[in-house]
Amino acid sequence: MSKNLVIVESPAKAKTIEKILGNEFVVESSFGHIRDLVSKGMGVEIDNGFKPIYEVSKEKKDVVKKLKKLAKEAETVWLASDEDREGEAIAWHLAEALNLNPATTNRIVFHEITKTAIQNAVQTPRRIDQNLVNAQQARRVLDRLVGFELSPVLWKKVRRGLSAGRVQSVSVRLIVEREREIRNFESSSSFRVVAQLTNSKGDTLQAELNHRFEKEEDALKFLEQCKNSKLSIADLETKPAKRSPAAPFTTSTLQQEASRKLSFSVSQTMSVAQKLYEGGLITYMRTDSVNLSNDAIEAAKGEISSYYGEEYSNPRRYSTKNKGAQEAHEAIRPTNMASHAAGADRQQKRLYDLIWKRTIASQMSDAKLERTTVHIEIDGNPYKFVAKGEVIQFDGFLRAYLEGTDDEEVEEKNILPKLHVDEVLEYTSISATERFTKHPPRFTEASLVKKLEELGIGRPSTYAPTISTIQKRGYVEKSDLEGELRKYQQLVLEAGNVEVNTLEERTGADKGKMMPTDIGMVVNDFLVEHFEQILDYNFTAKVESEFDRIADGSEGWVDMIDEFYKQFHPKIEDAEDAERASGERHLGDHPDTGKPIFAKVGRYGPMVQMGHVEDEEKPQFASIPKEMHIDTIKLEDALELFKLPRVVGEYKDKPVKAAIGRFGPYVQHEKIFASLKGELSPLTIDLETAIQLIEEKREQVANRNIKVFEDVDPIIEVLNGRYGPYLKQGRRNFKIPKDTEPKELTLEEAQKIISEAGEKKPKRAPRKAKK
DNA sequence: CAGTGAGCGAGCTTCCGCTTGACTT
Repeated sequence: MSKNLVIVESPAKAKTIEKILGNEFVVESSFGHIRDLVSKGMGVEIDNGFKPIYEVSKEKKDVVKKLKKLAKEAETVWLASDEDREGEAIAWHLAEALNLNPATTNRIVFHEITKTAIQNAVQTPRRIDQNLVNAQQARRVLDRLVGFELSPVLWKKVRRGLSAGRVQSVSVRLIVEREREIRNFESSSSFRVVAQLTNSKGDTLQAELNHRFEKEEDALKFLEQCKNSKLSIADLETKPAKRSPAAPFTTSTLQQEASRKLSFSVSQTMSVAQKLYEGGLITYMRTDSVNLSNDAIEAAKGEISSYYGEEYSNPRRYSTKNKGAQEAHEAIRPTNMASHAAGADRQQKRLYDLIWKRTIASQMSDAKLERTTVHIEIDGNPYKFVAKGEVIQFDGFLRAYLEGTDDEEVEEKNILPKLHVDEVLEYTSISATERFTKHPPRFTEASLVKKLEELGIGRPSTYAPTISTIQKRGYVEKSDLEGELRKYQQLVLEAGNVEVNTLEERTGADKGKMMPTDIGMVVNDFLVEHFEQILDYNFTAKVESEFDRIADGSEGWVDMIDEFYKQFHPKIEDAEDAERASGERHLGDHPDTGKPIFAKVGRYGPMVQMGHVEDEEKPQFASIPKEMHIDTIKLEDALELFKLPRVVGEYKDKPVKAAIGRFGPYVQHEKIFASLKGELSPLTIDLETAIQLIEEKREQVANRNIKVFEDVDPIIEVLNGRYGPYLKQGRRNFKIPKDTEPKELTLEEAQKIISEAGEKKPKRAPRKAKK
């Protein structure tokens, strides 16, 4: 039994701190928040001063029980959760749940895990800061009110199971608006002129014309003029320049770099980093701070001096540029700078390498460069060729690490030969190539995180979950666009002759980028129309400044929430009276019958509809396949869709049909349904491919069947599932206990499993709620 | 799961942030 109990948030941190504090202290972890608003219902008594109703979270019951026991036995309890709004709230919830007196309980903080920081903290305990706790309560209650009032409106107006919130809805908006920009983008082309030149000594250099020609004939005219023009150097300028290293990693910059350099997904980066953290190899990976501890700066200095040389060392402190940063932790860095490589597997090793290099580089000298710009005159022509060169005089931090870039086109910077003013140059070739303007890029997971951080939306612990939520809800999908071929012109002047070529390139191809779905767009438009305030990119920033006022005691949290709710809630009521949101678009009328055809999002997803619901003759419906969208589908596509289901052909004397069902496109033969993936469309699939898919599926199904009890009604099947064997009766599935061999299962045992599974009713198919 | 887009109308879905394992139909 120990006199002192210290409670921190993370178990890995607890272990480290326990070692530092010695045997007078027991250090335990709360595993993050232990209490939250009740999970069922609103959890806020709106009519009772917005009183929050908290409960110990289900998965934290055991943790709280254990901490309660230890707290009772200890003489002194030290609440050492993180030094930020959420950490303060965790301390307060702990005090409440463990029956500690908040007025006397010790609250300590350290934002780096070093011996000095921890010992200092224990010397200077304070009390729980109730203002900061209240700021957190305001944040929590606001998010619950927004999320749990908005989402039900969507269930009613769009589709069941949807969700909306302060963070996810703005994330979707960014992606939707970017996609619209891309769709509305009109590409224009111009001719970029590049010359390959030589001087009298035979040295070569490349230069670009300081003008782009809009018309091919002008480019041609220019090249014709160049045939006999003298090229000479008009001026030559050399300027010193420097480059400085990037700050050490935060969660968001780590996610961006790991995406650029290692092709890691945002969530993959976090789980690999978690492993490194648990192995004691790096500091905490969910942080918005670029700060390094004094110990770390010292260690980096020593490491750089001995490994690269003293002239490479330049200790620096960085400060955050992000307004919302709470900086409860250090930047992400190696715990031991002398360890140049670490990690249990290839992924861990690669991520560690990135972290080590970035940290070390941040403490190294600037790179010194020399940039040269040469202007080359064309006799009798107003335009000039420009050549740019860059020479590294001292590599500095570049020796360790260079930050990646999102730009697709990086300006080429070559090394120029020795040149002088008035020197005459000859061309070996001058080419004018048609180049097209590019639409803004789609977001990747990582570039979305970057944007969210800039807007102050979301926190290091939520970037990865947010990306997965908006995909799970079906608002956003990763793209897989093949693009198309485009012709472009290239004119080349060589040896006094101009040749004109038509070349081909692929354009519009995009893989793994974030694209909105039809549902995503419909939901977004509905939310933007009715809840402009919440969907505003600055909403989070605005409420954050209110939270700051609560934290410093100049505003009460209930007043703030009351103010907000007074104007938010009426909008909910307005939206509930609004039309159903479907994104309906009139495509045109049927050429024969004249019936109107619409595209919209229905209960089961995007669809086309022919005729009106009120009409005497009922309307016809058809699902829209993934490759088409409600806001781009054409009338003739829609007419094709009404021809589904389509008989592809005959196989074993039975028809093979193709159609689009509730779960997407499929082909069917007797009782076998095989879904269509990728480029396959029910409109175009051929019999051979369809049969192949059906046979594959038939084999899969056969392999899944272990045993069937046909004597009972309904029959019981023993199947092999993704997670092992299970029982199936009717629409219900039952887990088979681990100690049972599925092949030897008897009917009696199977029935016992089913009856023991309880009286839970099978889930019903969703039914539409009428407005 | 499966070819619809009604209605009967119970009970259900949902937020953001803080932490790790548990363990899936």
